[in-house]
Amino acid sequence: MLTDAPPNGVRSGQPAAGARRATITDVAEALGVSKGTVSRALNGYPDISDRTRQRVRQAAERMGYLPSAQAKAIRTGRVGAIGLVLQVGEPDEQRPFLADFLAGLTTAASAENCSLTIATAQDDGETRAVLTRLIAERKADGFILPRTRLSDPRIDLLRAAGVPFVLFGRTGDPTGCAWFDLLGEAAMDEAVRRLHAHGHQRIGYLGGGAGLAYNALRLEGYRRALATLGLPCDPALETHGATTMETGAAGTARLLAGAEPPTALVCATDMGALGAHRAAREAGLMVGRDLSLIGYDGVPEGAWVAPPLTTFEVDNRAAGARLAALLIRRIRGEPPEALRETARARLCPRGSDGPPALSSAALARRVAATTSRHHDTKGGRP
Amino acid sequence: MLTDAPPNGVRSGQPAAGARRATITDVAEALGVSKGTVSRALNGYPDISDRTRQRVRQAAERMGYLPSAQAKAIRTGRVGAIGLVLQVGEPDEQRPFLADFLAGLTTAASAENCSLTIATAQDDGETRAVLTRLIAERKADGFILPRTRLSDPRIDLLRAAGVPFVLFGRTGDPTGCAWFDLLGEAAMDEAVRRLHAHGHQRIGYLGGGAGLAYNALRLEGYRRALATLGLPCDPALETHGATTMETGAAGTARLLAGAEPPTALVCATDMGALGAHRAAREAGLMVGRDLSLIGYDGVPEGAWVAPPLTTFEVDNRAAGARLAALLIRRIRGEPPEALRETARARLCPRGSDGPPALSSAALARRVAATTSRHHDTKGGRP
DNA sequence: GTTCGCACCGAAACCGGTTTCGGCAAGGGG
DNA sequence: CCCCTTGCCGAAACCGGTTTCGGTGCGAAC
Repeated sequence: MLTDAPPNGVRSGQPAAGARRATITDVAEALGVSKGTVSRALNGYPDISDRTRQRVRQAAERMGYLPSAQAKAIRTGRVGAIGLVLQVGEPDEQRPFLADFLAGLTTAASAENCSLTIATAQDDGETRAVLTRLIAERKADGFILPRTRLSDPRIDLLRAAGVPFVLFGRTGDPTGCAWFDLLGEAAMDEAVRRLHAHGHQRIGYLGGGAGLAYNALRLEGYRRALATLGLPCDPALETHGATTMETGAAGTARLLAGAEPPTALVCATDMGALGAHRAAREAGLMVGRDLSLIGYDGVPEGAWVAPPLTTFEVDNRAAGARLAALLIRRIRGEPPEALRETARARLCPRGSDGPPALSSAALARRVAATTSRHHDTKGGRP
Repeated sequence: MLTDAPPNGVRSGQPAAGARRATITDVAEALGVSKGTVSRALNGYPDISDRTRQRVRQAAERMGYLPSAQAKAIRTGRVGAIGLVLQVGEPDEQRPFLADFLAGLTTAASAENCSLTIATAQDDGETRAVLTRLIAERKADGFILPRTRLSDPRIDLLRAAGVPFVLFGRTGDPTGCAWFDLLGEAAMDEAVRRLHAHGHQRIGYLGGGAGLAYNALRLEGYRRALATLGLPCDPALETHGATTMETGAAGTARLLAGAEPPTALVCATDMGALGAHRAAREAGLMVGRDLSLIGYDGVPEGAWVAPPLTTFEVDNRAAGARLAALLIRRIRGEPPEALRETARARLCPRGSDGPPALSSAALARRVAATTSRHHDTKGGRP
């Protein structure tokens, strides 16, 4: 109805008008200079006198002026935000990981005046859809890709779209990829050596998610250590897909049921190791004596079981910080080949590993005895 | 050097140019209509014929056009993002909470075509600074405020700035506030009644963080239940500040050292309850018999201790979803008074509570005996 | 046969920044 | 004294959208 729009018109239904934020025009008018001068002064262009720059800086400070990220983005093409899309299908896998990781990401990002926009998806397809939407709407200048696969559709998508990204992990085809990763293979190697030093001869591997890059690397580290130490490398010592307690327990039961079961298990993930812990208990084995376990991740639950889990702690906060820093450099145009970093996870020795109390053969007999006894009494899981 | 700017100029140093995203101008030109027509057609204005609307929709779809959120924001004043600033000072307090909560927030938000920008801060001061920066840079249209205080500086700040917000929790002065909260007081009431039904007479309270709104409400629920049931309400039965295992254990030790110790404890937080669990064990008490415990939060660690912790599970995912929905309605202009929701936490009965095996007096004697014995042998904590 | 209203759409202003271009004044060299 | 830099800044274009305003064509009413 009102044809003459009132200046600074209060739009009805709008929540509490509040003090309108200062714009660059306000600052320019207050100083009697042009918008361009204010912009150049604040962005450090060389063709502004020091005196003017000072005046502009002070006025901006005094008026509480900060440039609108959107308005800036529309011209520069950069939003000042990094993106992260989380896959929350499996609740078990990344729980403790998150808070520290986010803290690392955001603090490092805000040091460069960047914010973090995050989204979630249930599955792979939705992840891709969310990524394309975020790119199209220009909600982020680049992305962090956690939980990389050996062959990862997200990477293909971002590569094709020409959007910067950094992997948390490695991948099959590294061309054009920047990454930060923890040397899981080095940890597995260290774990095998430690168990060997304890006196173990048959050391098994409880692997993680198939197709995920970390699992291939950790498996490789495990196998290479076996080879170096001259230990038997037997397919019957390996199982995969142990990413939760259930799958970890099942995998461990499989390994223990073999003719020559391992007396120690190197586990790719702590959740799998906790499953192994439970399976051992159910088989009447004493963890740390009858069966040694070494995990990887440093999940807090590991400290809760008895005996507590020997594991490799990863500093998720530091990882997040590095990733953010790398991504921002990538967005600024540095080539991906120069942006590849790795770090080592730190061994955290606790009670779940030690010298073997039983030989493999003796262990096999114990297991056989226990399980046959259980078969009569035990029904389905409650 | 090049004075004639090339169309679609490739900016050097820019990472992989990629296919330039389609803009509204591209769509308009492809159809031979004006930008305004495209905009109106896509945004559902009534003065566009159905035929034109269809043509525009299809062309946009075909060209993969999505309006840039920034460009849109500059005119409409709305970025299409909700903000969340997390305080990550104390790592213990909100760990498991996070992943589900974020999943709820983002899925509900993206249903309304909104994204989530998050930031972190170490302490209160930094939280305020981060908030003001996000507001000034217009990185979010409104904010979710978790872990509300009775008197909360963030609320004052947002109220003054006229920025929409929704509390996760309640607060002292509710004017202008919208919120979603779980009825902690109802849970505490239920816990007290349950313990009373078990036969407990002296029921204690292990409270959470001072100044936090939830603690006041839960304490109130506890006290009111005591009064209703005619149970003794004794200051010696209450302690506060038990938000971690350490503080929970210390508080429990204090309560147990009294002349008439409680035979059951209602705990405002699970982490505090887990500390009580440890303290009970260290005092030689059997949890669930000598000392009953009921927690609140449903942290996964509760299922790991023996006996497992009876607690109230909260659905953080649903909470996030409701909060996002409420905030978006708030941003769209609905009055805060209409945007207040609560839900109930669900009791999850496990093994840590039951009929009292000892009277309060007998418990006091047991505790006294154990601690005096311990005083000789026990040094500092390892 | 005008006139009016209505449905539909184009032109252009606008949002808040950045960036290009050009102009003015001061200073230095010939 | 003139010309050419150089330093500094204003004017205006531009980014990709939204929104206002006005105009056209058409059918109905007078």
